[in-house]
Amino acid sequence: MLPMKIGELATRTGTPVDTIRYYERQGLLSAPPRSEGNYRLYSEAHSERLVFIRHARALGMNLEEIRTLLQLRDVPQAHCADVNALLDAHIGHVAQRIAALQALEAQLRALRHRCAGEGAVADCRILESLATAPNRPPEAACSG
Amino acid sequence: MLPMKIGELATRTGTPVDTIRYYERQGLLSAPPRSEGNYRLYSEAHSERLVFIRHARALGMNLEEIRTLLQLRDVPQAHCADVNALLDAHIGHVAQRIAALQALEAQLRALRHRCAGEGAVADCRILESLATAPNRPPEAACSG
DNA sequence: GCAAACCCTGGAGTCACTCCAGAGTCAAGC
DNA sequence: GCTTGACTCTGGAGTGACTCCAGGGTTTGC
Repeated sequence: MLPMKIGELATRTGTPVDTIRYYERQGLLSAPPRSEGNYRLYSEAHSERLVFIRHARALGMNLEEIRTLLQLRDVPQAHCADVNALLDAHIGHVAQRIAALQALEAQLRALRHRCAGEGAVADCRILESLATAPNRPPEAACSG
Repeated sequence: MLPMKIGELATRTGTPVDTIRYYERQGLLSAPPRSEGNYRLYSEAHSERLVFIRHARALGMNLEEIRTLLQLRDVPQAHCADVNALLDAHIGHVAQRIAALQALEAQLRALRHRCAGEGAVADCRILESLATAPNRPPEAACSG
């Protein structure tokens, strides 16, 4: 397989060119050899590594987590349990984030309930709630 | 009520001093009058407005949304429906985010399922999955 | 031989803060 | 009056993960 320029790697992996160069600066992708004209020349190995990074990103991992995974991958005798631990921690973060957002949604819906949307904002219970204590029990609909 | 310095406003509202100055730079809080020694002197009105901002932030709104809410609040004849529209849009975003994260969690758990964590990473099905196509059906547990 | 498409580097912008340095101000204690 | 320490000021840089841009060089197709 002939080496490819950054544009081809970009279209193949669905990754913006700028992002590929960014990953190189961040040390996630090694700097590839250059052509005579100073163009980056990527191999299949680079492409595979980039696909790995993009999949992990799509699963919401940050670059630090991905860096760790890549390091584990580069040491074949490393233990699978380390990969699992990282994944478990990440799943935990996602689950926490979901719980927090669900609580938020409930609060927002309760707030939304305070106003039927027919009056002027001067009497709006929503703005009133925000200006004082949050989570007050609803008393009446909006003035209008 | 006597005007207060930034430190008191900070402790009263639970907002870091830096953040208060940041909101002023962003135009969410108006620049208060200054003392002879060039200290900011805040009134109750400032405090109330800051509480409003912090509550809205706690509900996940970004500063642009809050700016809009504050503008609505400052025009008493504005219509309540505008506030509701903003809130509904925000609730929609939060609900979307929750759905996306739940899909992500399912994917992560499926991936996690591919490995029992006993082998070496050289044979790890998790790393393998990440390096090729995502969401492949599980075939076997981790090598070990 | 030339235009278009591609590539290079370095730097700035995003969001909502957060931290810092270096300087000025103020109140309390001696 | 002097010192100490807490507080405040400004301006600037850093965060994460890109994204966009200017101003140049290279390659490709016609």
